[in-house]
Amino acid sequence: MFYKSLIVFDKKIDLKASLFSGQSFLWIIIDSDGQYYATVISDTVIIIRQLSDYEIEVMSSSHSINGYIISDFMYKYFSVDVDVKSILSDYFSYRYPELFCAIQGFLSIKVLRQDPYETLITFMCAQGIGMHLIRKQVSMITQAYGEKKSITLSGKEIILHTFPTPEKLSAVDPLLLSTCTNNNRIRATNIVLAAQAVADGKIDLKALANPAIPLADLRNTLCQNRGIGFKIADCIALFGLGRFDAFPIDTHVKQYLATWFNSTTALRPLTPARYLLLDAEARTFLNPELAGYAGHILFHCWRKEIKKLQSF
DNA sequence: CTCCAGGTGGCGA
DNA sequence: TCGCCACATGGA
Repeated sequence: MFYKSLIVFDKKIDLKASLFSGQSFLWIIIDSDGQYYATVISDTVIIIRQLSDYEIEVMSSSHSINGYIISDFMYKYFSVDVDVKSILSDYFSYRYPELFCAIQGFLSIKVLRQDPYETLITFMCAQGIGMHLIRKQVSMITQAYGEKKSITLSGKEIILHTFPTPEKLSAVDPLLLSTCTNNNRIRATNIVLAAQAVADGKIDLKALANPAIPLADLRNTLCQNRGIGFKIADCIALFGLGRFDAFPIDTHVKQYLATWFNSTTALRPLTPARYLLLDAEARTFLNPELAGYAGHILFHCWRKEIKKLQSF
């Protein structure tokens, strides 16, 4: 039933941290040891396990995804092509030696190249609430409106759900959907509108994936939609459109910019104007081409080492 | 009980 | 433009 393959990377990856750090809520832990993770990508069920720092084992219900063979897809999905060493320049290690030391343990986290549409919807669920509730919302949306997939591993049956298509979500009554969005009707309405826009082609994610589009233009285009501000737009760009230059600024990033980089701007309330100011500030000490990738590393170092948060 | 969590949009000054 | 508030829930 499953196609099994061993995938060897030339760059170290931390599977669990990567899968659960990049807003990739559709990955779930399916065994008590926390070794196997499962999801559905484009109708293909994926089960994955880390064998070593450089190897993963993949079991999939199809030998390919979107025309790519599994190993090629995974290589791209985990952005193994990105050289993490180039993310933080020599200047950075010289300027912030203690911080550079602290983030060493987080360099094996990968920013995934996830599906743009799924990223768009899931990040619309992430507004001013905890990670636990965000995951819950996405999980409920897939269970209520996604396609059911059943798999068997070691004799145990596991139920997974695909992410509902734009067409499916756009036809849902917002009041009904709000039971999946923390009872927030505004958010539910915005999600339905966004799904409609994707279905109609008003949001053309294929076109927006063009890397030649300036980041500011991309952000402004995404912000035309209700429920998407600068932060969510940057998240869609970073995690869904492979724009590693996009630097989302949330409450945690704001905190570490103030503490680690002495930004006085970050001490004040985050208005749109200050968002852009902080964005520009960050690019003075991070490689602008990979600012978002670096930000993701710093983000998780801040949460784990300073805030002592358990969940990814 | 209060505060905060991967924010956004409406409002008045 | 800026500050304040509603939106909503749950964990610390």
